[in-house]
Amino acid sequence: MSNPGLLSDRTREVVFEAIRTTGYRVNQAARNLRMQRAGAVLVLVPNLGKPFYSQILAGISEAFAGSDYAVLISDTESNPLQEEALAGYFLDGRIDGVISLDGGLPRAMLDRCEEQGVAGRIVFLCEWVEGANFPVIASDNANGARMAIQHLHGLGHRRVAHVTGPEGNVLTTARREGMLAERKRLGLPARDEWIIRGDFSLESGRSAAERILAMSERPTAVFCSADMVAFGLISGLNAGGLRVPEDISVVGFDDIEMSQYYVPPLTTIRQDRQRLGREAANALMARLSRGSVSGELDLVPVELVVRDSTAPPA
Amino acid sequence: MSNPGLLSDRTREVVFEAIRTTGYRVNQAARNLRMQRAGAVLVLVPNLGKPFYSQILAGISEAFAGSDYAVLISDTESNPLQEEALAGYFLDGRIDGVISLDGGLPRAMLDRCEEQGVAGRIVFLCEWVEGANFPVIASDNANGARMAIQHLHGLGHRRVAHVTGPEGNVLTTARREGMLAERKRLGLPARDEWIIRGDFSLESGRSAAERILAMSERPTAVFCSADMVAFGLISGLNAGGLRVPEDISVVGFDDIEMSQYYVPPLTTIRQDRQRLGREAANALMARLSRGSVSGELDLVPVELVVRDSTAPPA
DNA sequence: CCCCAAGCTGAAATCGATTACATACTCCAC
DNA sequence: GTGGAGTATGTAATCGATTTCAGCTTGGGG
Repeated sequence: MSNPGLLSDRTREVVFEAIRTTGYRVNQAARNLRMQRAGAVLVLVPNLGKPFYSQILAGISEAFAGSDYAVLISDTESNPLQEEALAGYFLDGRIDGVISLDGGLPRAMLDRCEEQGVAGRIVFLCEWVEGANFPVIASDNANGARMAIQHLHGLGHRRVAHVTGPEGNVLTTARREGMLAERKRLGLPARDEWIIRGDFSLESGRSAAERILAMSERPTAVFCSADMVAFGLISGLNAGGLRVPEDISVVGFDDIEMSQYYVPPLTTIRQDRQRLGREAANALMARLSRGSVSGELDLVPVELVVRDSTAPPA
Repeated sequence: MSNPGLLSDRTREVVFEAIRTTGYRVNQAARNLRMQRAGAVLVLVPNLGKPFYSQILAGISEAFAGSDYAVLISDTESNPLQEEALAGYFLDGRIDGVISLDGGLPRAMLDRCEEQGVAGRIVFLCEWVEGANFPVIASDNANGARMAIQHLHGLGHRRVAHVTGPEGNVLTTARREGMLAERKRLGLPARDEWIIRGDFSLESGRSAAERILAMSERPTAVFCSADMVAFGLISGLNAGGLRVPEDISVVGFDDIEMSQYYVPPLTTIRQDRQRLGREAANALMARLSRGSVSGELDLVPVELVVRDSTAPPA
């Protein structure tokens, strides 16, 4: 059965017939034990509650559906891992590989994996850990930021603000630096207060709105580090009497499904979440079977989606 | 090790010390093989992309975190199961139990499980299959609908419309019947066109808006079968020149996180998603360990959350 | 002094698939 | 008739934990 090609046609038929009549099924636990594998991969998600991740997970599950790997999903926010836990899962024979959407894993956790020789079975998706040498599949964040600023500049905006992600997050850096570089390149004015600290959440968008409403010199456009931030921001600006896009333009990042149904529909940078998930899954499977070693970076292109939350400044 | 109480204190200490120094870890595949279990439960989600499910999953994962069950998640929309697949997973020793959030599983699939004697390891969550005898953990949908109508009635609305879920879905029925019963009880007028077929999606909310805009006798309030529908509806009403809540009030169902940040913040019926997930997980674990058999129904209370999308009629 | 319980040690079977190897048998070519 | 593919069949070891059983040592009570 493990190698049907070895048998003659007649015997193979007999075997299959026997399988059919007896209702034989391969027992996974036995196979896994003998083959020294777990038959499962673990996906680490920072927060399952964020709609951004759901489609990525769908892409991952889909890619693994044909394989004989089961997909385990763990929310690192609601169920944080102990430092030794990840390497432990490998050692226990619970998992064969990991896709981490969480770039905030402690270094010590990864070092443990390194020590135990399982570091080669980990890939990062969307986020990554600075300085650690793992394969990364991620969107072209810097380019996305660039496209957002170019779009606003093209509409005539000069005073452009940015609501960042949480400090210490690699995406925060990539998007902020991309934004700053492009603003400089285009010769747009810069003010410190126009860079507003956020954390990818609705709530942080809301409080960014309050900051903006209180400014003496308000920006005419805001580039948000995530769609959720943009929603919170628009909601807060509305509460403060500012209309989007008439009084102020807003650009998001991600293009989650809600974005086209928000009021107003959101101009944003689309990440191809399905593809991100798929590529990460394939990269991990390749590593697990071929045992490749290089820690390459796979940049997935992003796309500007223009909707109604941006307009020329008043 | 499997029963430390049998040993004397001294010996137990020696054993633990040996475990520590040798770095011994229990191999899961071996344990699972010997104990004839899979060490995993499967969660069937209709669509991982819907934000409604994410927090439920978080609740489930959390509840299983302490146990030695791994949580597998499968999206039944993007990866539909073959009819024999579910029973097959049990037979293969891949899973010990199932939590299904999908009430649309084919009867034949469940019959297969019945035949194989694994039906007792399945619980339904939120949705269920009409007529099949499985334990169900669900929100009190009928009561939620009742509360929504009462709220609108209390504001002075009489012409109340409803955007349903997809035909054939048990939640659609529960919420629609609850709505109809309460409308009747309060003596509110009824028109066929005020019951608009939807499918829980943003898109269906949008097209419901078009229907409403075209009506000669428009409702002054709409009760939507899901928050996502409400968002699509509001977005569509806005596009057609109607303002919410000034011209028309809207109530949702679910209270997903976005609801409090929408424009306007949405009045809705809150489902306690964390708790739903937790209770389902506990119910399944109880069945797996104690092997209980009854197919009881566990109704989780819902709550009216009043925000800004509802107001007295003009 | 014997017996028994409590505790310990050691050996073995079991779960079910994979893998290897040794032994046959058939058929054909030389 | 012998050698060698090509194919079949049978036996056994292995993965690592669980579980059972038999036999051993103690110490204390009768």
